[in-house]
Amino acid sequence: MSRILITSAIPYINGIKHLGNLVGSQLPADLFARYNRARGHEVMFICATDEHGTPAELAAAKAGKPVAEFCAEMHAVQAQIADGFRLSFDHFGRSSSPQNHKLTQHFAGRLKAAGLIEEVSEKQVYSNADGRFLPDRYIEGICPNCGYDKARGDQCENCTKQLDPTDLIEPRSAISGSTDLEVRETKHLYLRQSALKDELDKWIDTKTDWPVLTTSIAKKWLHDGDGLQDRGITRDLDWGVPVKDGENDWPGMEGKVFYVWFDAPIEYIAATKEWADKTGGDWERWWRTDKGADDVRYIQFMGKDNVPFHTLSFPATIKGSGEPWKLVDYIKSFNYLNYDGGQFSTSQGRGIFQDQALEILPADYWRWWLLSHAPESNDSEFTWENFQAGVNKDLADVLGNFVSRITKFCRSKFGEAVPEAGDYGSAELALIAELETRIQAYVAQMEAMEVRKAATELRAIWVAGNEYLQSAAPWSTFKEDEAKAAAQVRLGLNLVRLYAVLSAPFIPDASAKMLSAMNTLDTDWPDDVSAALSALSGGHEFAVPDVLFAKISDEDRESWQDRFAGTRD
RNA sequence: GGGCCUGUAGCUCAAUUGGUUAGAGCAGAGCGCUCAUAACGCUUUGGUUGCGGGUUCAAGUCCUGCCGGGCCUACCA
Repeated sequence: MSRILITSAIPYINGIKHLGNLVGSQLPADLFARYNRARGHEVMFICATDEHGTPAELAAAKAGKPVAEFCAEMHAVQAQIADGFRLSFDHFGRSSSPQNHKLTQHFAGRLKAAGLIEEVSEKQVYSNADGRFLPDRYIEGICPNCGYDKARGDQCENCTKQLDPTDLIEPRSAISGSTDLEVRETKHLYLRQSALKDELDKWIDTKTDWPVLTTSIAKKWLHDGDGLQDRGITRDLDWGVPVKDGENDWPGMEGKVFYVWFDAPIEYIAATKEWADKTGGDWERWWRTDKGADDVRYIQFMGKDNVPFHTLSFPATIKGSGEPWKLVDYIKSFNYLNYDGGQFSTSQGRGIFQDQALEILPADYWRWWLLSHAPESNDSEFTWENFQAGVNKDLADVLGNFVSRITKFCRSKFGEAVPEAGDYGSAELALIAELETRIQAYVAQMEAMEVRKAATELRAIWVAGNEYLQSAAPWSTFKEDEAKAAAQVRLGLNLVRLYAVLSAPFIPDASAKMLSAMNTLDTDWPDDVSAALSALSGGHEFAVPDVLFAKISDEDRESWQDRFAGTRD
């Protein structure tokens, strides 16, 4: 048994996330957490909401609520949705927690003491009407290059030219439209990532087993142009972690907060402390290598947009602190899931949102399809036809129907108890041998976090049950040799339990239903397949379950296609 | 503009990292079965691996040039 720390990239608080967010981090992380628990490892699975920053303030203002209240409500909504998808976090924290405030300030203090913080005076655009400094992309105006009138302060979307806000003609606030803007001097803290460049570079070089997607993004940032740049870690906002030097005030930084990308990853640690404060557990044995975390394996899951922060900024924070914090061992990153030929988009309301998905179908349908199509090597594509076909075939026909046919056949010939006559013969031994090979392959893919390949192996394991039933044909055997048919059915019923155990990381609800129907609490991993297929012995009572997976009809598919064709609201 | 990823059967994806005749699932066709959610099983039709050059005994894989798709580009998070 080993200890495994798993974190999923923390979703931003601003609104309900779409399915792309789910498949890019939380869902595969949950798959891996459930798998490792099933293998008997001690797992700490952490996620949280990322609550600070300008968009949260604006969304709260739009909703007419104080930002703290807005975030608390949205956190509850996201927690409920996560629960709906059966995400098995040990703790779902909040980056606005007091624990994170304290820890973020602590790290800042350590980095300052190590000489890794620089104070920089810079000029930024201030909007008098909005009463705030504006991030570059919240300033709009006419592009000096192409004349497009909705160019943003960081880039013109029309001609893709990189811009400075001061380049814009007739600049205005994207928030209020006000043109009452001025350039003000303001002081900010920069994390001197450049001073840690060589150390980070060497560290990344040792990670030869990481996905190319992860290391190539890190390398790009390390080597592009002048190399890794220092990064501003503070903002002129009200909502966030107040800038402090550990416990002490930071002269000259009054009224400023840390930038979300400084405090958000620290929340992984703080959320574990939130968990500890709630449960009385020990968080330091997961995070402090001087307090037991040296034998922890730490794995992060995230979409590709988050890679620079996790490969560079956060490690810079950890390393720069000079304290023995646990560093990530493996970063599993994902590409994007597209929706019918374009991107899912939270801001544009395009695609299927998590709450809507749960309204129309149970979690397992989404979990199975999304995981078996996880965008690992490339961006992948959601289409309703694909979704319908995949779910109907894999879940309803292959797995669901298998459970249905064996339990119903047994009920009609032997009643609702495992028949005890007969012994397993050569056909059964052959199946056991095949399953041993396939389960080994499944385990190998799960250990390697090859999500799609693991799904393929699992499906092949389900198919093996149908193949066996077809060739054993207990409905024929029964007419000549009742004892032989009994043994065949007994094996089939044991397969249901085996499938429940193996499939639980992907489809936990169906797995629970299968176990419940088989009237067993035995969820031991089938290290010994032969023994596992004798777990339910003669006389053990069971119940024929309801249909595990109803099929998606063409009418359903078409109506959902229509409903989700446009944008939300 | 720069960097990275990518293009394989109608669709979604593989291919042990340069090694026999490029494989699966779905969809299509045929046969079988009747326990089952008209479900299952078996067989089978589909590919000049985007296009052109090159290296090599050997290229889907490496190099190069085109063409297409995607992401990132540091103040969205």
